[in-house]
Amino acid sequence: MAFEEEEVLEEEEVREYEGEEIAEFKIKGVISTSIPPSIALSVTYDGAEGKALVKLYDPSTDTVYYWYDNTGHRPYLLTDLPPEVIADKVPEVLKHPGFSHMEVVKKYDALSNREVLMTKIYAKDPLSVGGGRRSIRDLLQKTWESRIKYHHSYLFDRGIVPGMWYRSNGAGLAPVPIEIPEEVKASLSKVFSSEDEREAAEEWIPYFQAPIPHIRRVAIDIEVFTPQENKVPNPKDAEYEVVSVALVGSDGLRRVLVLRRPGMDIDLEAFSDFDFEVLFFDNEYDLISEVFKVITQYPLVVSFNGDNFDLPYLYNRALALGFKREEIPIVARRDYVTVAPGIHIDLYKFFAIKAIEVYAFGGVYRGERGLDAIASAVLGVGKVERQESISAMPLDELAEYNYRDAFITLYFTLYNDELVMKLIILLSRIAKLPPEDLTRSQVSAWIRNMLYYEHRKRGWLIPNKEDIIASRGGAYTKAIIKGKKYAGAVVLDPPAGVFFNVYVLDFASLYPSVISRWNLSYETVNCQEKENAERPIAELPHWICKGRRGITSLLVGILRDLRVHVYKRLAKNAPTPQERALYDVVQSAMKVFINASYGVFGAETFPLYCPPVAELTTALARYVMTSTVLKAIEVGVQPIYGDTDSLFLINASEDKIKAMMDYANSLGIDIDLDKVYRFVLFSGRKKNYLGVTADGGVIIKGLVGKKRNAPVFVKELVDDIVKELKSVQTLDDVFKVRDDVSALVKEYEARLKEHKITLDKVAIKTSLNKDLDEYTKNKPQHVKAAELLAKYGIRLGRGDVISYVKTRDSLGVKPVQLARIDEVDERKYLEYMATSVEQILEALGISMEELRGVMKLA
DNA sequence: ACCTGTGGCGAAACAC
DNA sequence: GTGTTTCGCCAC
Repeated sequence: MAFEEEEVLEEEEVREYEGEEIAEFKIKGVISTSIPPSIALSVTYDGAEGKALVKLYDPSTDTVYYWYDNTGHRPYLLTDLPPEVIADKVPEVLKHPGFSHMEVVKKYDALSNREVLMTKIYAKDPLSVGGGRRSIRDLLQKTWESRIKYHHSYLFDRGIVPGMWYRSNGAGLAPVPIEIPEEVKASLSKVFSSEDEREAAEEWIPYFQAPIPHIRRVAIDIEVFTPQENKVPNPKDAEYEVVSVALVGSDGLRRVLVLRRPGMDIDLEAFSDFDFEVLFFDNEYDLISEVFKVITQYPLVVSFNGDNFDLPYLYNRALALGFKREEIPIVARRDYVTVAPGIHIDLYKFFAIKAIEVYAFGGVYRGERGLDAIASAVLGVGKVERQESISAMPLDELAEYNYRDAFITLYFTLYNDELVMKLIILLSRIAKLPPEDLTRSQVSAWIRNMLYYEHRKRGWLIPNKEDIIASRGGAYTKAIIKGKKYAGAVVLDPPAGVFFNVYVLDFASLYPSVISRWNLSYETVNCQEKENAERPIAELPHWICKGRRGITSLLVGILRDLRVHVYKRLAKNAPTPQERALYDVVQSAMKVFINASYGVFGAETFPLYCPPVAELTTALARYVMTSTVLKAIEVGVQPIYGDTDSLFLINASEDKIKAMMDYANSLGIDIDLDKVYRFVLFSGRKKNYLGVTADGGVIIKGLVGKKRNAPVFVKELVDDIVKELKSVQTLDDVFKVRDDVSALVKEYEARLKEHKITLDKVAIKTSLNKDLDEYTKNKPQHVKAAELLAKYGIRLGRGDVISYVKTRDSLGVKPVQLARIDEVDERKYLEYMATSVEQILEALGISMEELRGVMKLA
């Protein structure tokens, strides 16, 4: 980790580092103090050298450079203990072999809003003295419990931002100036009224405007001999042969390296029409040697699950075959595996990031983890079908299979004009995290790093979590849901029924807007200068500082304003399609940070955890919502439903909507007309409705028949019903459609009763969110089914999806693989159908009993 | 090993 | 039998 002190220099890691990393860098990398304009790919601490190492890439000459930090940075820690006290009370610190020197520095402490004097204790090279700074900290903590108040990065006070452009200027790395388009400059003064905001926004602009170069890259995928089908070889032991390695590069490289094995004939004819080249090797050593040669020629290596399988397997296999460590361009880090001279991105980990899944890909591969499933969902291409095990596959089929996987992996980074790579670079710049770290950490780590960077840039102390809680307090409200920490959003109770001509208003980025508008930040909330503060809302006892702008409020506000008023516009109006596409990536990268900015303050694991901030955010949002509801009634529109930041209105008109917008503006929040529905069906439940828009689009929310775990035949029934509903234009049509819907339901019921249905249509797919033995409080059905499956050697665990059917036996379930259609408990399925259909029927004014009654008569 | 939040629905399991 | 808890999935 580049900028995160706590992440670096754990004792185990120190030992791992010793000696190995540098040797190969010296062979493969271009170590230089003369750097042409290049983008920073990674910033790490090089333990053996005791220096910062920046990997840079110059796309114009296609060269990777290593630049070592020679500016005298040394690991340090900050304490509020004065030097003379340390010397007097803890003299061991001065005698510690890792101790270098100490000095007194002035820092701004946002929590107390004053300058404080801190002692900066420098350590020598941490490796040569066994832990250095870390062991000094332990020493201090042992003697002076919890006196180490504030932690700090030892690498840079002002970091080199990954993804940005630098060149050497004699003294060190200097940023390459970025050209800012006139229209962007001009819009800044319009968007930001205060000087502070405008200045801060100006500093952000280069991160969004700096060019994103094409980074040449290679995707790698390996296939390993497996004596038993379904058993993944352990990369630690690496006991079986690497039989095939596919390397597919963005520069046109399409190569599969195949190992000749006894008993495996090579049918040259079969290889002749492949669109990739195949190289045969007589021994594994040469094959792997060739793989390493290729890896070292690229600034970027991409893989799918390379952290946990491909790269460690290659590394350990190479060791076993007699390679020396310094001949292997693969480096194990504490949390991941990287390469030399470039960097390694594991797309498996990237796609597992929740924020990426939700915001970047709209949830299209939700819950899926495999290459095949994600590729089908995102790219629309799947893997090559495979009948035999890797070990038994004819070599031509093996090569084809292997090639496809590597090709898909590369294609993830290339499709849609390199969307994924551009997104990664932009997210890196915003978070100040190198791509290798960014693609492996969740959004809270991104925001943490971004905020830490902003603190360091300003010379602020980074507060400890305990200090924030101690001075700002905890939550005041009680959550509705048991086990939650504070009250959240309001949800209006909708009436059941069909409503025509429904207008939906939407508060734009409500929570971020609240944070920005009310100056919410851990240091401004419940500050010490109570006389210069005000209580924003009677419901809560919290007060907010008036005299200074909160750092999180400022940042969230700037990002939101830049996104809405600059980059969303550019994404629509920029002159060329390429520019528009790029600006669209920019605005979606910003969205990820903006949307996650509220939640982190309510997360105990977040280092700037501050319950009053989270609680004020939701409380003020509730106020915005409820007062707007009252306003609606006042202007004569009827709010029928609303959830958190949306409001469904009937009897609306343009001037009434305008009045609503004016009101929201007076609160300092933007409100947009999000949708106009031709009609909406409300089942009477919250978070549960079906709407058809003016242009015939269908929007379904929360209906059980639409959920991922609904049996296919229920989904099909709901789809059929929806098709009927689409034709509805008037209230009369509703009555007509009722009969059709009833008929459909009866038809499906009959099909189920007569077993005219296949097993896969009644299968329920549910994911296991824990390993089987972790379900201790109760044993849900899908867990029972998974246990049955385990008896047959199919072991499922966290993240896997189990497919099961409900049966009439005492256990009540069977995995779909073990069940027969005549065992199915049709009663349960009729119930399932009933609840799904009810949510639509009740809106139409029919009850399920009525429908059943009709059926009996018929 | 994992790390953004709370509110809401429905099924089943569990506690009494 | 009823009421409560747990779990998965969803809305925002």
